[in-house]
Amino acid sequence: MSELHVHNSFTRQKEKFTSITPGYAGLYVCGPTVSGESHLGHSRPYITFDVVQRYLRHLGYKVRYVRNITDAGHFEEEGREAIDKVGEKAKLEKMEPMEMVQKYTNLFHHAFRLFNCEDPAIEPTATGHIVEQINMIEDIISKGYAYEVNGSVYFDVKKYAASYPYGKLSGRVLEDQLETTRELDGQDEKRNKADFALWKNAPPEHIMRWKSPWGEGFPGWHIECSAMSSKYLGETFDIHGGGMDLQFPHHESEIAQSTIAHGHAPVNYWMHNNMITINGKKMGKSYNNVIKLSELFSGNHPLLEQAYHPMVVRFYILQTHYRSTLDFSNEALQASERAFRRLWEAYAILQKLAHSGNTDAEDTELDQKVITWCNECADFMNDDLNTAKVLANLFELAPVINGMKGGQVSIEALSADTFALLKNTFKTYLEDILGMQPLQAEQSGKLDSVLSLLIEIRTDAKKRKDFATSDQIRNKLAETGVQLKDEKDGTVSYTIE
RNA sequence: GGUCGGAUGGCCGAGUGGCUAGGCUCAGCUCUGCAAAAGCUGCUACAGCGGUUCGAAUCCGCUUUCGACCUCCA
Repeated sequence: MSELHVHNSFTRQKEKFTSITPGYAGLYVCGPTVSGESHLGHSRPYITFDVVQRYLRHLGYKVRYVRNITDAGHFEEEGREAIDKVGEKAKLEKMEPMEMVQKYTNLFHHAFRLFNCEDPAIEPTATGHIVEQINMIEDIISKGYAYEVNGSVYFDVKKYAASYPYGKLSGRVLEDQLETTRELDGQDEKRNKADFALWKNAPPEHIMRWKSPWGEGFPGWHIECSAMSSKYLGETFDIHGGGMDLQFPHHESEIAQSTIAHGHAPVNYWMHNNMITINGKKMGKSYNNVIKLSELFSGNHPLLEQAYHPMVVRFYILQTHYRSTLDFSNEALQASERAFRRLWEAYAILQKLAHSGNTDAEDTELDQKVITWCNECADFMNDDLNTAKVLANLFELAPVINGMKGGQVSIEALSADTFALLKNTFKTYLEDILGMQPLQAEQSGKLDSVLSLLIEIRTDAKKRKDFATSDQIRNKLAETGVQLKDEKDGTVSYTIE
């Protein structure tokens, strides 16, 4: 595939991607609700769409990536509700929503920078767009598709479904929704059970509240994304992303609201990532099986055998296609860690290799294979972002690179052009598009010189065949996490864990 | 209950009607003072039962089984 195709959840088909404005792409991704700490499951969408965003830019699009922060609504923080149940509490004893929102927003940003996810161009907050949300609700009411009851406003789904394909995105049948027996908040106020809130009246004790034409209240969950995406990306934009679990009701509701407000569907391509599971079950708050990111990075969780570096997690996620479920296990993460170390080491070696400039390949068969492996990466990305296949090809190339270092393969086996292509492919795909970084930061010069000294002493010992001393140095260093390697050419290299 | 999606080798995971990804593990070999790393070689799977086809893991049907959504959820 020479052009980007993506799986559109709305049509359930792979479609060629064509942006609305040539050269520009608008991407909206549902961001975090900052009432708690992010967990492993959350890493999937933000890493997935970070790659989407990077790839679009690689293709030459100027991308506006918008990802919201949900900081309004009916909040709880680990059992602490955003409702002051005891009215007499002193100010500092009460939960201050802004304090909680700030705390978890900071944690979120910190974690995803460790994942090397690029910051969105715009990261709008729901509380910062109350006016836009109210305007949109008024618009929907004026068009006759929403109604007010006791200070709350609901969207009239039944009326909408009469003229529009409600349920298409999530494969839902309205009749089923109307018959649901669930007891939901505000159910008796709604004309139909399938109706959803655009605005909720705030009871007196509710802390988060804003003035509106319908009294004091707070916005419904779905309206923020519609209001903010249209504000920053336009009434119709290119790609809307998020987890599969948001298809219904969140995204379905977004489509309905925006369709009424703007007269047409809001999004051209809906993309949904699949879930991360643990023991076969979705990792989620309500299942009580989450591993928080801070726990994952520190290894401090009963289910974790060790700490996992953010890059290992990123690699592990990208080794699987984004629309497949991905099951967590220590074994899988550990396999990813080894694999990633090996791949990155090959990349590091490649950067140090230099080609003589020969225009002819000494091994045309290998040369051709390398060209194919490199060029296929673009096809794989274009085929609905098949990062798993891209990585597979990079792994095909790793033995070629390692062989060049080990002497099993001549660098001139490849033509100068192919060698340049090889270098460029690794840089472009591994670093720029998949967004991978080395596991350890650059070492300090001081550590470097200390190790050089030890290596020198050890080399002397080896010359005298004093293997007891040389092995002692190597073993003691290994205990502290520094692995010495005697290279073929007599030099010594090291890696630090 | 309704809707949808899976079931791939020891493990994780791509994938397509025929040319049998990739990673990790494991075994053997090469290199090496010994290691480590690296290279080479080996391990050949697609839940079950039918059907379509010259040919199916890949298409169709049924069965078993797991999961997601239907409520806040990435």
